[in-house]
Amino acid sequence: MENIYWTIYRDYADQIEQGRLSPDSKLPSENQLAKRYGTSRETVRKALHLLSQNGYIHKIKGKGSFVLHVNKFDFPVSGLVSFKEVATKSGKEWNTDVVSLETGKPDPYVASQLNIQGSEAIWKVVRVREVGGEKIILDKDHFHKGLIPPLTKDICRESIYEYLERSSEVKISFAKKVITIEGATEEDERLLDLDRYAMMAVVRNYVYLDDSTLFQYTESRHRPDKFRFVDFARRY
Amino acid sequence: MENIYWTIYRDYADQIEQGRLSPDSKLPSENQLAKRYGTSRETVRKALHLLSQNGYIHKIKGKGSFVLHVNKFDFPVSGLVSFKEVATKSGKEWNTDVVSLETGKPDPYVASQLNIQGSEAIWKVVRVREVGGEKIILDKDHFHKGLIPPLTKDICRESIYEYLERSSEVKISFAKKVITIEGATEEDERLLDLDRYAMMAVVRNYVYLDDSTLFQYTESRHRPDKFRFVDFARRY
DNA sequence: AACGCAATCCTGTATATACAGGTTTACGGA
DNA sequence: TCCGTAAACCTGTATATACAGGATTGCGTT
Repeated sequence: MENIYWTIYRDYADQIEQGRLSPDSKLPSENQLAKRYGTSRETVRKALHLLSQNGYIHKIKGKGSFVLHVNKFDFPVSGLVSFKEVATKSGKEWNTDVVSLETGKPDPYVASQLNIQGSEAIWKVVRVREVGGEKIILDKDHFHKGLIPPLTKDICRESIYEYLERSSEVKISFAKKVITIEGATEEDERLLDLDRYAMMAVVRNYVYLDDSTLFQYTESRHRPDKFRFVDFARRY
Repeated sequence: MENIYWTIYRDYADQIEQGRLSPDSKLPSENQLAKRYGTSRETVRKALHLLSQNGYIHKIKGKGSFVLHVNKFDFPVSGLVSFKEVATKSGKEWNTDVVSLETGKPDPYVASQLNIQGSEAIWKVVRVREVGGEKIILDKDHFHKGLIPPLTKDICRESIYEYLERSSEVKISFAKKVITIEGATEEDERLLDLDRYAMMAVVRNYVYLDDSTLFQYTESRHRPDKFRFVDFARRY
């Protein structure tokens, strides 16, 4: 909250997400906002640019900034946010079951994904995500052990992201997601309520720290009928 | 190419995509770039910010800007670019078969997706995308007829995007993609080489113009084994 | 040789100003 | 009343300046 442009961004992002600003309504002009927040126009523009990039508003030259039609449950659109945040916003009942939490040596595949030597220790967390009473998502997290504070089952049941953000030793900077569709494994069938589904939506998530070192590799396996991914992109 | 920050952005985006700048290498400092391009530091910062947002570089406070490890075939990451651009970059042989091109009234589902009255005319294009000799993608495009110049089969075989961008009557501004996994339809089986696959990766693409009117709705149906979607996201 | 501190270079944030060009409003002449 | 033009307001781009704070370099003292 220290940065001016960030508080302006959060102000309007929150208002739009909560529906307190209706779609198509017009935001105050940049000059008006600058006066209202007691800052300069350039700072306001920084905040509006962020809102625009993230699909909250649309700016039209000569006219102003307008709230986009936003499906609340689509948020975050292609973001970095955790399962807990998304599940909480959706309003459905959800639950996380920590299947296993251990440290050890990575198998060769994970070691290659994490760009590390096979001798370095990692945290390995397996979690089952339950939504509406059905076990739908299987998350397999792998963390560089040396880079993060120690994990417990309780933390994994809540949100590892929140924990890491709070224990400000690590700063998450960016992430790359690769979505593919693959056959269900024996593990998927054992741990999830798969019904008759034979394929899974697989999201491989590569998370990087502020110094651009890869510190987390996650495989998130979703039952296909419950999978939905939203992406917002802008042409400059 | 008129905007200074845009030329700087393109300069470095191209260099990185083509591998002429190797990963982890350091870009010149903002002040150096400002001198080199004969512009101000703020303008350089605009270009670097764009590069950062789109996953080309990573900036570290006090150190500089560094080229990220980028898989050439992952580009564009969550972009708006057309099949032709992606297929051409991948280097594989590709082909587009225009199954049908017609104007008419939309069916109720498409009308609701396009936010229009059932009485307004639309263009309807169905295309099969062939990659490596296999029919893999089924694209069903729907355009507001009144908003775009007339289409021909030749244009559809190449790139509708390129055509629309050149015939500068319309300006594409942003797009929303929704990815889901659904059962294959009789139409999928008839038009594509589905092998044994019973499910499809479905990308619904909503494309908006500069004045934020929705003018295109596209359903892109991919054979699951060939589907791959990459997303890059940044924590601010 | 080792340590500590200052100088220097780097990016991040904020402010003020200027002009271009799109959009709307209002006024005045026909 | 109608039309056109000018004024006012809007966002887009570009420049110059200032200071905070992280990272690095190098010098000088111990």
